[in-house]
Order: sequence, then structure tokens, then C-alpha cells
Amino acid sequence: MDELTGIPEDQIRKIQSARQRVIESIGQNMDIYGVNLSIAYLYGHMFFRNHPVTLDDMGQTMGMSKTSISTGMRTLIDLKMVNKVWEKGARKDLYEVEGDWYRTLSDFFSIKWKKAAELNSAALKRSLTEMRKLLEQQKEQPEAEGSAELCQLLENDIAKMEEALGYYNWFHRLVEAFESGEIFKLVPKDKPEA
Amino acid sequence: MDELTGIPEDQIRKIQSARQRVIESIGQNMDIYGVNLSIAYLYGHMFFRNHPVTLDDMGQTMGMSKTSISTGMRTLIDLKMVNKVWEKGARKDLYEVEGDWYRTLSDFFSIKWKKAAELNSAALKRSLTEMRKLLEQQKEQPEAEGSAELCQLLENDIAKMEEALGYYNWFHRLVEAFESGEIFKLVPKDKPEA
DNA sequence: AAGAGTATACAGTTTTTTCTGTACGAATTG
DNA sequence: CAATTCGTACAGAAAAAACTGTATACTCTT
Repeated sequence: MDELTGIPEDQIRKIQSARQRVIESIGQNMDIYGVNLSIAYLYGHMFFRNHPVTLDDMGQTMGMSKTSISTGMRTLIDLKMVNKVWEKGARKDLYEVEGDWYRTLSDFFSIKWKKAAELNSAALKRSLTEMRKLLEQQKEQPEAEGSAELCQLLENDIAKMEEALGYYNWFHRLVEAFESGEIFKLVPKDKPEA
Repeated sequence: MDELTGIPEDQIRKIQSARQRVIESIGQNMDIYGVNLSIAYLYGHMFFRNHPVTLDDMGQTMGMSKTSISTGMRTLIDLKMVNKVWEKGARKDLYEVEGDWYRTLSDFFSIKWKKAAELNSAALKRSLTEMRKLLEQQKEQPEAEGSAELCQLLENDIAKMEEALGYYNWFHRLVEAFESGEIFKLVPKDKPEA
């Protein structure tokens, strides 16, 4: 807040209230990124800072313990929403928000969603293999008890899993379109004239 | 589980273990949609069912109270991941998973992300208007104390908020590309041959 | 319109998550 | 190399969320 020195009191209050509205909105809506309110507020406050901040700095600003700020900041760094900044001769670590929100979104998909899709794909592939083998075996002994029902069941499951795998394959390519920036060919950053 | 009657015990166990792997994977990765483990498991179990399920049915399957299943199911319905099914002369409500996962993803963005973007946009616009007015006023009295610093500050904030609004504008168009299916022009469902 | 069976609102309990203070290891200065 | 100062691991306290059982409102059949 040292950037506010020398500015009349009432002006400061107006600016802070305008900022506060945005910070609060960010806070209430950042749950889609899987972060809690405190971390979202931390991000919101950092958004308006024009210089990198320290843990102590933000702890003071938000009235929270340094430990909480530390873990919160780490969460934001893991999500690449915040970057660590190096400054010559600075004792404390410095942090600032990643200003390119398009990249933030892309990174988020890469970090969280892609990983989820890959894990699910792996599980699906293993179970699919198992079930296909079961189906093979069953087809070789069609006289066994309940064989028809079993085959029907297996075929249903297999079909579902194949469809799911198709989806995850598509999703993987979607994330790649974000990573490569190809997505901007379809949806350009600069709004085309209506 | 009535669909498993008449099938040998050991076959059932193999199928259930294959299913369980997938259910568990879904459960552990569905947090990106903002649902908890129980709800994710509920979804996972429903995924493998070939017929609509009832609340009691799933309560039994998952060993949970009907109340929990009810609220969990409602969450999934709100996210359009599960549909209510109407069946003639059925006393109980019936539910089944939305089988089109492309649509599920699209709906999720429409329901959660778009709303978040719109709320943030609204907050940004209001604060932006306020700050622009403050800047106007300030530029008319450049001799006031701390005026230069104040203008600098306001211009910084305004620039940031304008950039953020640009991003939300883009995001809005992105979600529309999902809603309209245009996204499949860029990333086709059927994998092009490599 | 009555009656049986259903889903859910609500309050209390249990479980999980978040937050804090202390303690410790790493890095930096003098 | 000693003395600071920093960031974080860890354990316990506080807060939030999830789950359950009961009670109520609603729907559908008859």
C-alpha cells in the first residue's frame, strides 16, 4: 500500500472501494479453479499491485498468518497463476500475478484437466483390456451358464468405455490447441467487428 | 445390480474389479468439476448402469443415506451431468448419466465458467467506470496535491481492468464456440489420421 | 379426496479442511 | 563463521463441509 502515499484520503477510499468490488468478485468466482476464498482474495489483492509483493506484505494486507500466505502462494504458483520474481539483492522472495490470463487458462487446463483426463484414460484402457479378454474367453464357451447375459453385459461396458476413451482423446487434442495457441485461430483474441 | 443375476460368481468379481478401477479414477479426478468424492463415486457407479437408477438403489449400492444421495444427485443434475428420466407408471424418480460427454463439458462451461466470467465482467465494468470518472476529475485539477501519483495509479488500474475485460470478452466467445459446436471445426471429434 | 410412497428441508453429529503459532533448516550478510 | 532473517513443516485449534435421521411437503394412484 506504500504506493498510496501522498494521495488524499478520500481519493484513496474511492479507489480502494472500486478495487474491493473486483477483488470480492474474483474471490467469489475463483472456486472454479479449485482454490478457496482466502487464496482467491490473495490473488485479487495481488492483481492490483504494480510491484512484486512479499509474504509478509500480503500477510499484513490480508490480516493472515505468514504460514497461510505461504501455502496459499504455493498453490497459486503450482497453478502458474503467480510467478516468483527475482530481484537483485532482495532477501525476501517476491511474487506477482501472471498478467497473461489467456496463458493462465491454458496452463490451468494443462496442469489440472489434462492430468485428470490422462489418469482416467489409463484406468479405462486397463479395464477395457481386461473386459475384452473376458469377452473373448466367454465367446469360446457359449454353452456356459449365463453366457449370453454375460456377453451382453461386457459388450455394454466395453462400448461405454470405448466412447469415453474417444472423448478423452478429443479432450487431449483440445488442450493441445490451447497449448499451441491454435485456439486463437477459431476464437481470436481481438474481437472481430460485428 | 440385478443385471448381474445368473452370471457366475467369479466372472462378476472380475467385471466389478474392472469397473471399480474406472469408478475410482473418476472419483479421484472429478474434483475439477467442483464435486466431492462421494458425488463423483455416485456418478461413476451410475456410469456403468445400463438402466436408470433410483435414489434408494444408489443409496444401497453406495452404503449412504438417501438424503445424501438426493443432494448429490441434485448437484449432478444442476451440472447437467445426470438427467431425470420419465418412465410410465414409475413411482420413484429415475436418473441416468448424460451419455454425451462433449455436451457435458460444454454445459459445464456454460453453467459454471460463463457465469463466473459474467459476474467478474460486471464488477470490472462498474469499477472501471468509477475509476475513469476519478481520472477525469483529477485531470481537471492537475495542481492538486499528489495529483500526478494519483493519475499514474488510476491509469495503471484502468489498464489492468481493460485487459481483464478483453480476456472475459474472449472467454465469452470461447464458451459460445462450445455451445454452438463450432469448437469441433477446430478440434474434430473423430481423430484425423496422423 | 384419501392414502401410500416419494423427495427434500432442517438440525445435529461427524469428518474434513483451513488457519495459526512454534520450531527448524536454508540462505545471506557482516 | 557467527548472527540474522527467511520460508515452510508440523501439530493443534478453529472453521467449514459432508453426512445422517427425522419431519414435512409433494405426487401419484385409486
